[in-house]
Amino acid sequence: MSSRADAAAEKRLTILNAAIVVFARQGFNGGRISDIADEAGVAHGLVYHYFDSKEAILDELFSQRWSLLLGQIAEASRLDGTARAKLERVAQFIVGSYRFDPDLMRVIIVEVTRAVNTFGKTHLSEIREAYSMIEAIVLEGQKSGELRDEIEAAYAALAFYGAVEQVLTGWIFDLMPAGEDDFDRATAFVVETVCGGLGAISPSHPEAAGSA
Amino acid sequence: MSSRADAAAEKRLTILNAAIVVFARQGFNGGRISDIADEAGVAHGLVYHYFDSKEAILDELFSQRWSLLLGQIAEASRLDGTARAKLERVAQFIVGSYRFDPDLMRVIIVEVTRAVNTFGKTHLSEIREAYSMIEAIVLEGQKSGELRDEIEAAYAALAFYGAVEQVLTGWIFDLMPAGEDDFDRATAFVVETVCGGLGAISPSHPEAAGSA
Amino acid sequence: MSSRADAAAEKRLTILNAAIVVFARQGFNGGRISDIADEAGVAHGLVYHYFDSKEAILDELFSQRWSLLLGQIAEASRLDGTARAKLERVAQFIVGSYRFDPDLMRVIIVEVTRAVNTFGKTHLSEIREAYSMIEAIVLEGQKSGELRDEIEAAYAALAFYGAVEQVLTGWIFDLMPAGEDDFDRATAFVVETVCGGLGAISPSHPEAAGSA
Amino acid sequence: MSSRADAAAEKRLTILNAAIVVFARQGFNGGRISDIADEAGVAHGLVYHYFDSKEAILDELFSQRWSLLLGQIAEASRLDGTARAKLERVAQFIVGSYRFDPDLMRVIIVEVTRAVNTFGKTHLSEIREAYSMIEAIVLEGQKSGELRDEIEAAYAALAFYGAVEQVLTGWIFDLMPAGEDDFDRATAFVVETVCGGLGAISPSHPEAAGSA
DNA sequence: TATGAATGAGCGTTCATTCAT
DNA sequence: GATGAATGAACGCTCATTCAT
Repeated sequence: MSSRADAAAEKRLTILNAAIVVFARQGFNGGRISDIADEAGVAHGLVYHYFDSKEAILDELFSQRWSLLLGQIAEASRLDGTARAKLERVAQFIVGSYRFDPDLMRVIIVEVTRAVNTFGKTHLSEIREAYSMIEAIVLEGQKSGELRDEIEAAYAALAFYGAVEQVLTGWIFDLMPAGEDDFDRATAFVVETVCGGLGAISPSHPEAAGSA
Repeated sequence: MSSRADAAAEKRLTILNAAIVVFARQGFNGGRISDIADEAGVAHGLVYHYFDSKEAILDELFSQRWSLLLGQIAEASRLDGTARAKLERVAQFIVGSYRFDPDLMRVIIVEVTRAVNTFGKTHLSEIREAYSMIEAIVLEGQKSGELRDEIEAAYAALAFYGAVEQVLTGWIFDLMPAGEDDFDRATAFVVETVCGGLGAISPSHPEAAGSA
Repeated sequence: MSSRADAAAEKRLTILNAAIVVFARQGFNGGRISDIADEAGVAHGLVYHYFDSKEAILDELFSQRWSLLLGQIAEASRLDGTARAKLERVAQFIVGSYRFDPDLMRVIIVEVTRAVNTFGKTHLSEIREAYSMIEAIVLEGQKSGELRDEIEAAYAALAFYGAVEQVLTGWIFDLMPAGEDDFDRATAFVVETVCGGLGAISPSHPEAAGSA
Repeated sequence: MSSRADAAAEKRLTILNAAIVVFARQGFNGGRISDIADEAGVAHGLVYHYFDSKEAILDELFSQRWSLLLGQIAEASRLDGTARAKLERVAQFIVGSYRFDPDLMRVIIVEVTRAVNTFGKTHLSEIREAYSMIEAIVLEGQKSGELRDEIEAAYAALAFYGAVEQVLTGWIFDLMPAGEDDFDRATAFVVETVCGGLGAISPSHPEAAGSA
């Protein structure tokens, strides 16, 4: 019955996955529809049977994954624990996404979240929502007294997300080892950096410098 | 005599500046040579008199600015002060670069430092050098006891750079206000976040939670 | 038993009628097989079960209707009346065809009788036959003395057919009102124009000018 | 000085003329940009240096020629002579256009004035203007008493234009000989048909039948 | 230097047609 | 009969680059 529909859905997925591979390897601009078709083992016309355009493929790739991220941040927000625990959870999900499918996260980071002239513009509201939710976590932490409120939450959110994404970028650029062990360590380091700080003394308390 | 050479150099600069505007506005892929020529007010054939290719323009744009950054990080490293002061100086330069020429920094960040499939690959060693120098600053701070050494310096460097770049991204995406006042505040916030931490208690010291 | 054959024939007709709608609305080139299938409410693969190709559909549409026209002209030729009566009958049939199914006549006129590079070429002999039969009517009228024989019959036939078709074109282009009343009036006008003339004095009889 | 501009304008013309040949031979849809480029002896990219699109070429081809026609009809309208003389002049110009450049007129007639779904729609106002001006000639003839006013001028105009265009169609379809002699004869026949009539007696005056 | 005409590789997209089910 | 997934030839258009002047 639904076997035909199933087969179709599966073929769609095959193409989507092929697109991930191709976009990760060649970028969105450098990846041709025919490359995707080749990677998927189908005629290139079929790509247009399932998708409206090359752009639509990337849009779907991004939106699917990003909505998971938004869901996870929302879930983290509802946690009972500390703000730090919530942020840690968010970082874990992002890093976990990379561990689970590095090519997809690579595509999302390289082609969307940083592509202000193209897809970043298209998905700005979705991207903004993630920042806002992280900001909300920070704000709540500040209200509860767990976090210092000298730092404006919006900037804290940017710094946090930027730090995490940069670690992924380090992996993507092959600047950092990306073995199984490294994922958790990296997550812990980044969270500790942003939450605990590197430990440097603020210039407003210069007397403390060097005495650490 | 040199007036001819000067005129030529000036025309070269005009084209370079036009390229900044065009690449910032339309991206590298979306910006045509003829757009650059139009923006510069010259025939588009002339662009090829001064530059070998479209890529060469971006290469030069990046390398010029990035070498300044490397110089500044090196200078910051040689400073007498704390690691934090050095990092602050680095952040100030990066933010200052954006303040001074937002379009150029936008191009560098969007089209190079995050473009793993294209220019990021080409300029990997230059990018890596910046991270390494920041890492060296952190390492030295750890050796001197100013910074905690639980956090691996390479990750700390990534986090620091990522946090700073993300603030710029916030401006680029128009997610954050970018008035004159905001630049210094943002710099202070980010440095304080990474160096001083948001203040969250590490789970390894749960007893401290809530007592902040 | 024949109910199955009937159902099939009916489906064929459905598709044919859908094709009329689609070709009328979008033209032959702009009308896709899938548009026809959508309009007919069937899967587009089914179209190829009933027809060999997109061209074959138009061919059939044209030939069916055109053979009716040829039959009517033949019948008009065999009439006892005047040449004018015969021509009037032909004009009435053509206009009646439009009144009866404007979309079909639109397709025939726009996509076939005027499409010298495509279907006009294919159906040239059928088209030519219509002209010939009209020419024969004129010739006979000339022989009987009813019509002036200064005008070569072949040109008269072209002029007659062209005048009638142009009125249809006026309706098709929405240049002229096409209410129920207009059909008969238009027919009468055109026939009167071609047969009776606008009344203008021939330059070979200039003395008559203005005295009409 | 202007030699470069002249050369460019000439090349533009070469392409325009090549397009006439190609569109006449293969139709607008069947004529590829590369065919035009081949015919013109240039690289196909150059076509886009001079024209925005394939459509733009046909638009220009049509508008240029059609504006000449409109000018001629206007001039004919201002003539001192009879309505018949004016119409004759119009017919002469149309036929002359064909004689002068049969391919161009073929393209205009086949691809524009009869192409309701495509270019006819685009140029409707220009086409309508021609009909209106012819209608005006007829109206004036009716007012002056030269022409019978039983026939609504708008229909008379359609009939006249349709008759003329159909003669061209006869040549285009190779249904009629198109030797040098034929052009003037055809013009005279058509004008005589529409103005003088085929001579058939109106059924409202049946007593006259057969007495011609 | 400077112009802009000229080139042509390259690619996204369309859609008639086929065919397995 | 009926479906719609699958194919692939075809084509319009773009644009970096070259080059004659």
